[in-house]
Amino acid sequence: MSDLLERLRGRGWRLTAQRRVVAEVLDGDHVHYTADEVHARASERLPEISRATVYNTLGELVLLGEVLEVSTDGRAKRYDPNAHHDHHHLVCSQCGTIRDVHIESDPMSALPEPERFGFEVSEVSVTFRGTCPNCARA
Amino acid sequence: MSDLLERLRGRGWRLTAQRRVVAEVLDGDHVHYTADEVHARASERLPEISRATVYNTLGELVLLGEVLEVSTDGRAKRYDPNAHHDHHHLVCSQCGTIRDVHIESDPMSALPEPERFGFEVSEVSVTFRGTCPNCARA
DNA sequence: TCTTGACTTAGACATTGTCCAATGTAGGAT
DNA sequence: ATCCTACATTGGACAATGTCTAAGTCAAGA
Repeated sequence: MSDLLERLRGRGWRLTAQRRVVAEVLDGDHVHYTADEVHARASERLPEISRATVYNTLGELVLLGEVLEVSTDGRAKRYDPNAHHDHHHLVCSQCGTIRDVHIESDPMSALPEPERFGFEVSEVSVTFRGTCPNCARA
Repeated sequence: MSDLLERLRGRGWRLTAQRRVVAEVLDGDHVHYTADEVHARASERLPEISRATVYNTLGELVLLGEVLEVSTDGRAKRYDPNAHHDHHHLVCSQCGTIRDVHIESDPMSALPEPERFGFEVSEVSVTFRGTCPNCARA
């Protein structure tokens, strides 16, 4: 993620303090924040940043393919900076935290032609649900 | 779905006009309405039914395992009455409609033990995304 | 350094969902 | 058949998440 800003600048992105802090917040291992969590953390470094800017920036990062949008539960969407590695998600049904996981087979090939109903299928995501060790203890 | 009401009565459900129309709306092939769509359709038969009741009833049907809650896009959740058959979903990225699909392999077995991170994994859902024939034409 | 179009802001608004106190009613008891 | 009462429904306030707009600000090229 460190060279993300360079890559984006190369694509004509205007580099602002706000965008920088949003990118910095997303940087990290296994981070899956909601938009408001990103806003809260960005505000620690740049107190006057507005919610609208965070939403805008996240939306742009998704469009640019740098970040994945994950909506697992009908609550707030979460943003996954690990967009360049093929992976899926393991979600705790109780607390909502997400882990990236890697699976052994290619799920796309599991959908036979007659089950595609004329769709142009372009993407597949596998979501495992369960209870995380933390919630299991409680 | 026709005997749904009987099954629920057997579980101590009090049978009201409101619950009946909600169940009737959900009855059908490949129906995946949002809560407000269910409310709109239920209102045609029972004009004074309230939104709260529709939400309550849908929530109960989910708890009872008669209906599946599907949240594919961070927009409104959709309700899938096909809960008794193992299936997955094919979603149109543009218009949001959902088809039930059946796949060839068991995705649960594709997640190796070390990738479970101590979770008690209980459920897996596979979501295919693409463009439906209708939207492709436009 | 100047200029300009892109970016940011605050807050109104929209959508989806939840909660609560007051009222109504299904179905067992009599 | 009627009554009782616990459970269900209602409407509207509220909450959470996300979108939009008009006005002000600023990054970066000339």
